[in-house]
Amino acid sequence: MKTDNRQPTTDNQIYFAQIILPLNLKGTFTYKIPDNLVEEIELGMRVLVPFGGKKIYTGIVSELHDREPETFAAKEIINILDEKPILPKEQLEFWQWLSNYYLSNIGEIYRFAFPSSLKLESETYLKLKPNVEINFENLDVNEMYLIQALEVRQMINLAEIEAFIPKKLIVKTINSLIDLRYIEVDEKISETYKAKEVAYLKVNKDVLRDNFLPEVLKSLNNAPKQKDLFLLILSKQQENEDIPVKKSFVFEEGNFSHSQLKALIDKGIIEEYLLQKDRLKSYEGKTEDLEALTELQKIAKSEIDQAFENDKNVLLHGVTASGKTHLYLDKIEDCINDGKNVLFLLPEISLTKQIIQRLEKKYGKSLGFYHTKLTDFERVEVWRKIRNNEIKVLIGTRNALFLPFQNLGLIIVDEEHDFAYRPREVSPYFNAKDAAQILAKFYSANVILGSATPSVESYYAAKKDKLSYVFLSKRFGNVDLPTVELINFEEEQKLQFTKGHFSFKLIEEIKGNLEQKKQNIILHNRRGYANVVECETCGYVHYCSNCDVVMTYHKYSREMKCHYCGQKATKPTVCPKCNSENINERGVGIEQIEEELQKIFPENEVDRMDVDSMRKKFAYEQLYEKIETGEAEIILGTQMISKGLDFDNIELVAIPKADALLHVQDFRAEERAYQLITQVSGRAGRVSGKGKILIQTYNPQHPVFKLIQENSTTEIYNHFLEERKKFLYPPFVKLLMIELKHRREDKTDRASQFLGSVLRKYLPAECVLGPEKSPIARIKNLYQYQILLKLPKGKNYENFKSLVLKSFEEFDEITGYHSIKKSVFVDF
DNA sequence: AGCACGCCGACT
DNA sequence: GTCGGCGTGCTC
Repeated sequence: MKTDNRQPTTDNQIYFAQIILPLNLKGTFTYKIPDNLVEEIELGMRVLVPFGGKKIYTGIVSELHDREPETFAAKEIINILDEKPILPKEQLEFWQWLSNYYLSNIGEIYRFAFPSSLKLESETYLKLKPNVEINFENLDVNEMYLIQALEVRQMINLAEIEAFIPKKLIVKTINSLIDLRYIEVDEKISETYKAKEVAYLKVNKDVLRDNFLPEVLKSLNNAPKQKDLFLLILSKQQENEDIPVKKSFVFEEGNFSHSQLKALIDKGIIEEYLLQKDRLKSYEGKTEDLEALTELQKIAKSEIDQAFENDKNVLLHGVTASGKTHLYLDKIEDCINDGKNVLFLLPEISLTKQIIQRLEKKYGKSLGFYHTKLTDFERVEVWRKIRNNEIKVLIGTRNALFLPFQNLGLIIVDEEHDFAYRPREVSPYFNAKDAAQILAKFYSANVILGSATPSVESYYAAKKDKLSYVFLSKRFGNVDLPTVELINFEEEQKLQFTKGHFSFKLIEEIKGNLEQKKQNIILHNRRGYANVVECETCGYVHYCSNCDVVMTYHKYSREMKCHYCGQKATKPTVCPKCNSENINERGVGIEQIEEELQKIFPENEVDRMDVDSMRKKFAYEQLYEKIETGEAEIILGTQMISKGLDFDNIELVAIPKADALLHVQDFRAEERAYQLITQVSGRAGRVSGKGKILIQTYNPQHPVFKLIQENSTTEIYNHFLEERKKFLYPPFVKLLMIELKHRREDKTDRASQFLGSVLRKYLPAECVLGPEKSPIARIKNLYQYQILLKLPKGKNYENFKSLVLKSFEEFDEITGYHSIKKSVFVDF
């Protein structure tokens, strides 16, 4: 990799490097490589560079060349921070691809990809070079100050230097002192984290030798507590010689004090020692082997193997409880036996206990986790382990794609349809499911996308033979899939066979299920109690002051909440506008359904599972426990409930207000509704095969409900695909959404009109939709407008995309619009 | 993104 | 009269 485009060092060639900086700026930056670093520098290494007057950043080398820039003078790299490249070339290529495809700056990707302690800025430390003779006569005032400061304190960081050197001169001063070989950047920059140490105890070897033990015990006779403590440690130690005794153990186990332990240590009977302990909890129990695959799974496996042989990625479509996990485990095992490593992606780490438990039992310490809930130090530790090839299977969320994998052989994307793979609110915007396939290409690794309800895009790709389609149509152990029944709520209402939002029929079914000691799941995907609080007299509606949305009433916490900015308010008892007391609540939230259920089933345990009720620490674990023990009889939840709850005793799933799932204005609303209903249904009758799904609706003729009832997978996907084709949506076009935000509405409006007109200048009229106000016209006091681009797929797409970029350049020329936040969502 | 510079309003 | 609001320009 090194010196590939370089001449022998005989001529006085100057070399340059393109550096990725952790800034949301276009492109990379050119720096001069000082002679003494020319031999060391390689792609993917971290370097320290000055940037703009007073900042120093940790950048990544993305290119080495000898083209001197003509329009500016390149500054010099201060130092190299790694002995070996920290970023594998596959990752560098991956970053470049993401930046290109998703039109995001590579610096933003760098920021997202690296734990922050690997890209320190002003925490950088300087020190004097050992044994240098300093000639003070040639130093200027600032250089003198810095040297003097370093003579007093060995190390100083940049932030501290600001106190005595003008900001503008910091970098200049440091550079000249480095050139004079007086000071250097401390290499410890990358070592700011320390491996956590854990204290352990052991009995002094001499005590155990010969027949010393009785004597020791005797010496402790008038210190009974110490004697007990000693015996506890001794017995624990002898229980299993291989497991060291943690210091914390003695305080958890018995009622001992630190002074008692200290006495034993002082007497030399017990020794305390420290061991470096991974911050990450790794499984310490025994590892287990897998059960054999069933016949159906074996067939699926051979199909997967076949696909891999043809270098094709797999879409594993397996109905709920078909044993996809089992197949994953099998393929993971194959990959490891091949000497390669595995990345297992999950939409969210928290809701997937089961897979983690199974993998832990199998792989013990060579299993790693990576997700957003880790602290920065924990992330760095996983980072190092991956780099050192100590982890064979990494389970993680989308940000795990950026780890410096060695020898990656397989990526599994579980629940590939899940929207958590492409959150809209975090930048850079990318779809982890698609990105995983690209990353795999750079590593020549295989990919399995798995789901019971594949995304329409993946299904289509499989149909077009871009993915290899493997279908597990039967549940594990040939257990029946749940039956689906539609309840026509309008009819029931006419007959007055309803109570609140429940038909008598639904109530009877739940009752019957409860009598058989079976558990019930109720899905209602709307938070709070009432969606709208309204004055009957004057029509006043309570809006959020920061956003263009109605505030939701939460009865449980007795407040009004804005679900977009989090603002809270008290519920008005009289109308603030006309003083009428006639305040009405409209729109049914989950709390209202909960209230009704408790009234209908006063004897039974009803538990609610939504963002609001799960906010407390361990709330999820507690509920999980309650369901496992059977204490929870009716579990009511928002979409949260569709994930991870694999229990044997749930037989009924009811969706009292199913129409609400379709009343979302989004071309994916139907797909989402289908996925949600099917996923929740999958919780029912996983063992007994007697699961029953009840969907209450005003539209029993709606194709989505009909097709779910008929359980005809092919037809439902055909239905989706027809609709998408008819109205020109993905997968038939490439969708690109541009969003403009600003706190002044007129400005946002004008800017988006202008951008729209520029886009129309370059693109065919039918490709540009809008601009128009976003569905929520204002969030957190920012007005939002959007432009939707429907671009043709295939060869022309790249041309169109370059025209979009051209339009952006033209837009950026208007300085007045620079304060407008522009976000681009490719594959929206 | 972050920072400096420069130009206008409401205040010690 | 000054502090500080943010619009504008620049960073290898």
